[in-house]
Amino acid sequence: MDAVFHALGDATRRRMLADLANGERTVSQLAEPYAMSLAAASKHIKTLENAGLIRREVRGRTHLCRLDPGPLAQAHQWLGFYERFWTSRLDALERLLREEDAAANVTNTRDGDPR
Amino acid sequence: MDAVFHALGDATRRRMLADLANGERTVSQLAEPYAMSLAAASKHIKTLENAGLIRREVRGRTHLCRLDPGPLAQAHQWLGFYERFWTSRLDALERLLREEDAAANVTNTRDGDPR
DNA sequence: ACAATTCTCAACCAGATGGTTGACTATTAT
DNA sequence: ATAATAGTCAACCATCTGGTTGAGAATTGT
Repeated sequence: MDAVFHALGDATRRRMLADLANGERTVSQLAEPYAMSLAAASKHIKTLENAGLIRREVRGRTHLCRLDPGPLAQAHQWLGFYERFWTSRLDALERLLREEDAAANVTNTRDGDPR
Repeated sequence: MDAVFHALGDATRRRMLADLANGERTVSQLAEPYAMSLAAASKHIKTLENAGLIRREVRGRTHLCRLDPGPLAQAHQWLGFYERFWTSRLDALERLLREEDAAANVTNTRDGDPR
């Protein structure tokens, strides 16, 4: 999870993923849009690969990359936990109540502290 | 977006967010579970704040932190773009077709290259 | 056989990151 | 007034990050 979010925390790598959403790409194809050396782009690709976000198929001298959506799904699910904080008015009410609770607790004891 | 994903790419900060999902917390309360100095935890909190993930209300000498779900929603939405890659069988079929397309294109011209 | 293409690797560099400690400000309690 | 509490700030340090260049490996084209 660390590796996934870290990989996503770079615009270049996010654009590479977006590119891969349109189909397989070789390393050079992925690198082409960027004003950096091939070696630098290759490092980005390796970062994505280490995070499990892409898989690589070596075909002769070219490396074909494809998206692996698994970790993206995990990250999406992780963020989904917080969905209740931004969605409905009903949740806004719940949040309000919960926060009043929390405020009451904060002035006395921490949540979960033994009495 | 860079800042958001970067902030999420650290387990300590993710745990702090999870803590804040249960209600407001002061800086010391957020820092308490971790084996690091208060100053170090304070830096993490500032990182979260700079990413817009939390807001801070200074109340006397204590700083009360609350979750701001906005950026989380954005990140969730960004990931949602890739939902079709991991969800239904129907999408799996679409993906297959799209990838055959892509494969055909790759052997000839890049997507979007002028003819 | 030779040359060109694709890509990785290693060494190097500047700057960011995550941690420390010590000093400091501001508020609250005695 | 003094002391304790909550928190930041600045300096410092080791390590990671994102880029470079140069060399080399592996495959493909002539």
